[in-house]
Order: sequence, then structure tokens, then C-alpha cells
Amino acid sequence: MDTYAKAVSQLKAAVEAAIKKAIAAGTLPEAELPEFIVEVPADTSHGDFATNAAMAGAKAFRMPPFKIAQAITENLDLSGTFFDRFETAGPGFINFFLGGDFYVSSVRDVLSDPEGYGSSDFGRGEKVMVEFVSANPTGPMHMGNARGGALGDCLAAVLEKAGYQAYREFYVNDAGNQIEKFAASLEARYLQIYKGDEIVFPEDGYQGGDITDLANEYNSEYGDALLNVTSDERKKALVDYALPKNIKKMQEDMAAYKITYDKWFFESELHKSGAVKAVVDELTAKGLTYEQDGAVWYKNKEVLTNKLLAEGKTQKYIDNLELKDDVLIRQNGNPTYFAADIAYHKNKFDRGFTTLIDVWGADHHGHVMRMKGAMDAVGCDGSKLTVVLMQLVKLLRDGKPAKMSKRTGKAIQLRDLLEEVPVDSARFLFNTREANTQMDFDLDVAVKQDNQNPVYYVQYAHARICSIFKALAADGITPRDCTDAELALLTAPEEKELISHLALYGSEIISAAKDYDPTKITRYVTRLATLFHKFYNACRVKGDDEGLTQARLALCACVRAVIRNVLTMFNITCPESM
RNA sequence: GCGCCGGUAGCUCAGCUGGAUAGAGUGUCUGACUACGAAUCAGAAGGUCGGGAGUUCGAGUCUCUUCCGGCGCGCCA
Repeated sequence: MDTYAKAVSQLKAAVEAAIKKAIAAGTLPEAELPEFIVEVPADTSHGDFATNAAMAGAKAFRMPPFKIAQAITENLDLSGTFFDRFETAGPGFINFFLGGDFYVSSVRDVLSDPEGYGSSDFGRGEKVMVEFVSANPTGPMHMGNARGGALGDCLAAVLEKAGYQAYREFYVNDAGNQIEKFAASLEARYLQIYKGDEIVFPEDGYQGGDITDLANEYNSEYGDALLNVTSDERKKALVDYALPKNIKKMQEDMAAYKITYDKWFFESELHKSGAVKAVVDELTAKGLTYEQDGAVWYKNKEVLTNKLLAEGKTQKYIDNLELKDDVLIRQNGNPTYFAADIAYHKNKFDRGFTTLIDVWGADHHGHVMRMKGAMDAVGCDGSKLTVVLMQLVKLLRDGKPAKMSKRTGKAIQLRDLLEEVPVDSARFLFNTREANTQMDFDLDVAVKQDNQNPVYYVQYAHARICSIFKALAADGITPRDCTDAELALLTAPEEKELISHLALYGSEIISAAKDYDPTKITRYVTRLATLFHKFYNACRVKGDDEGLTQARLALCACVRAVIRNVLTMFNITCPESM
């Protein structure tokens, strides 16, 4: 347990003990102990920590909050805690003020294990699968994939730090309908080389120029070899040629984006192994399918209605959803994406993952509920599947929406982004906005190497600290271990605020892991950089008091360690000079 | 039509299970380097938290209603 967590539990225990004493003494009536929180107040002039216990107990004790606060504080004993003072304020808050030990102890937390700092066993080693990007291999990756990549990769990193065993996976849709469309599109482009407009491009085909490029590449390598074979042979040859190329490109792009997957999982494996057929059979055996118009349907409406009724939803609410059943096996005998996806998610559970996280574009949100229902239907626990939905990214250039790449004149792809914007910048900036909000991504800011770009602001703080160590070393001042008495000299407001924020790191990681929200951590580290810069301007490290100088060097070392800790976790470089 | 997400300072966004005088960055204006990196800091200005009603000691946060923006309701994925 780190110092911050200790402080919180000390206060909880002290307040609970005080309430019990007050009840025993008769100043509070017999009642259940209220649920209350201990937190760092938004405005720290109110105290370093605060509790709402008195207000939270107002109903249970049937007394005005300030009277309860009085009864609590009369019985409050802070001996043996980090706190040396309290006061009641406002409608009934009890505010607590820290003694110096908290700060010394917090600094020691960081110094004793700089790389492990912030890690916890909150997740108890649970196996969590984070599936993200999973772009279709039929074409290049887009901006949504860029955001999903940064969010998913950093989410997995946060989960690891919080004590989960996180596993990163990319699901490659190398089978099914979209591959058929891919094949038909390639075939048309190939034949057009020889027959021109005589060949009609399929209406639902992929229009992108990359398809034409692939057909041309095949042609320049193999010429007219596919001109006089059956359509099936031609399509197969073209897909066998083009698909691996596209997948390789995706893998290169992800590598350039500094994302390393534990596994690239191929949908085709699920078809080959019979897993897709198996889940359809399982659902059929459970009476959850029927045949109609030559297709096999899944009783989504029935499954979800029962599920929602069990959750206490009203029939009217359910009727309004206009739930529909879904096709699993098409009339033509091919399974749908949905059928394969059920098999895929069941496969994840079968591999021992107890929590599944999918990062999806918000346009797939309609798929979430039925997927969870289907998991329940095949004997898995749908509530263990969480889908993180992310809204669209709007690219801005010169303050105006940018749709086209300057270089290619076509829609901006992930590859274009990475050519234009440093990877550090992209990874950081995509993690500054919560997944579930529409996001403006300003290309001008992302390229800027100045204070407008938050990643440089944070990196600068790190470089500045490195520079301090170099400058002082040149003057013969080298860091050494500090005594507690020396660390206790860090009492300036800027120093205390900085240390308090360092102390929050572990709880921030846990909070980010709980919410599946890595963007909390970029905000945390940006704030840390701000507090460091404030400290830097207010307190000179090098001074006449050797002990204080050493204590401040120790504090600098802590800040440097935590910045490094975060940036390393997020795979962002951490330069010593810029 | 129904559903999901959002609407907070000129702009981009925080605001944790309801809590104290609604915050930060950026932009604008004014200041601070003969001292560890001015890629920094200090200060000022900037708000009917989209509108309305309700729940209670207390609402940006919960409920209802309404307006605006994004998305979804396929034998697409």
C-alpha cells in the first residue's frame, strides 16, 4: 500500500471509530454506519483531505450534518496517522491537515522503487483481453483506427500497471462477405485492364484506388495469366495475392505506431476449425434458432427481452427498442460476421480470459447489446464483455476540417498521419480525450514542437530535470541519500502540492483501469509537469543549504521517475534533452 | 419514428458513486531571465454548465420534457 492509500484508510478508520464512540456515548443515535468518502478536495485550502461522513449520515442519524460533524470530531483521535489537525467547515465537511510525515513517506515511496511505482495488485493477475483496431484487411487503415490503436494499446498498458495480465489482440477479418467483395472488386479492376469499360464494377465493391493498384501490381507480375480461367479461380488467385500484402501493410503500420500485439487472430481459423458451425449448432440445440427464407436466424429478440426483463426494464422500454432477430447462416450457406464474432468471443473466454474489452467505433454500438446477449446464450458471461466505444475523430488543419491528405489527395489514412505527425505526438494526443467524446485532432498542433503540444510540455519537464542534474554535477553537487529530516525541509506550497500529486499516481492508475480510461493518465502526467514547472520557478534547487538542495534533488528525481514511468508505459519517448 | 453518445469560458476539454466560491489548457491583455533550459512561470479578463420543470439540506452531476450536433436501426462489418 502506498502512502496515499494508507492516509485514506487511516481516516476512514478514525472516522468510523469516532462514530462508534459517539453512538456509545449517546451523542449519536443507534444506526447503521453511513457510507462515506474520503478524498482530496478540489480546493486544497479546505484541507489536504476531507470527508463527507457527517452529510452522508444525515438521513441515518436524522440529525443536521453540522451536529453530526460535531459529534464525530468530539470523538476523533488522529494519533498514529499522517494527520495532525482537523476542522469542520461548510455544510458539515470534516477537513484534515497533513503533518510532514506524509510528504517524507510519499517521496520515499517513489525513491525506493522508481520503476515499480504506481503498480499495484488491484487486478490480482486476472487475464484481460484487449482487442483493438481489428481493421478490415480489404483496405488501408483510417483515422478511427489511429485513435483506437492509441487508446487500446495504452489501456492495456494501464491494466498491466494495475495488476492485470493484459493481452493485446488484433482480429483479422480474412473471411466472409467482405472478402468476397474484395475479390469481386479486384477481379473487376483486373479485367478492366484488358477489357476497359466493358467490365462493370460491382455496385457494392470497394471503390478505393488501392484496389486498382493491387490489380495492376498483380498484372505487372503475372500478366494475363488470369484472363482465361474461371471466375472462382481468378478471384482466389487475386485474393491470395492481395490479402497477405494488405495484412503485411497493417502489421507494418501498427509497428510504426509502436503497437505490439500478442496475437493477430485470423477469422478464417474459426471457420477452418469448425468453431463457427459449433456455436450455431449450440444455439440451435438450445432452441434459439429457426429457419426462414432458407437462412438460419438467431432469436435475438427473445434472448434480449428476457435479459432486459430480468434486469428490471419495462416491457414498454423493450418494445421501444424494436429488437430484431439476426441471421447466422445466409441463404447462400455462408455464415455472417455475427456468427463468426460469437465464435470469436467465445473462443476468447475459452482461452481463459475472464474479462474481455473490445475497442470499437461508435458506429458499431448497435452490435453491443446483442453480442453480450449472445455470449450469455452460448454459456459465457456477457457482463464480462465490455465494449469501449469511441466517437469519430475530426481532423483539423488551419482550424478547418481536413478530409484529404496533402500528399495523396485522398482521405487521410493512418499511414498519412504517421508521415505527418510524430508517433509520440499522435499516441499522446489521442489519449487526451475520452473515447466517448467526439474529438478534434488538430494536425497543426500535433506537429508543433512547442508549448501548444502537450507531449512536448511533458517531455520538456523531463528534459529540464535531466538538465538540472547535469548542471549541478558540473558544480560538483551529486545526489546522495537524504535523511528524513532533510526531506522534511520540503515545505514550500509548491513542493507540498507537487509531492501530493506524486502520491496520487497509484490511485490514478487504479481509477483509470476501473474506468477503462487511459486518458486520465495523460491528464495526470500533464498536471505533474505543470506542478513541476511551478516548483522550478518558485524554488531554486541549488542553494546555500546543502540538505535542502539534496532534498530538492530527490524531489526532482521523483518527478523524473514518474514522468518516465508514464511515458515508458505509453511507449512515448522520454528525451534527456530536446 | 425508436435507440445510443455528446452540448460546461472565444476555441479544445476536465469535473471521480449528488457536495464547499464550476476548473485546466489555448487564445487575448499585462508582467518575470547578468542565477539550475523563457519549449517556463506569475497576474488580469472571460460562465444564465443548451432551454424549461422536478426530486432534497444541497444538482454541471439524478428524473421528466424540449432544442441542437454526431451515430445506429442490413442475409454489411
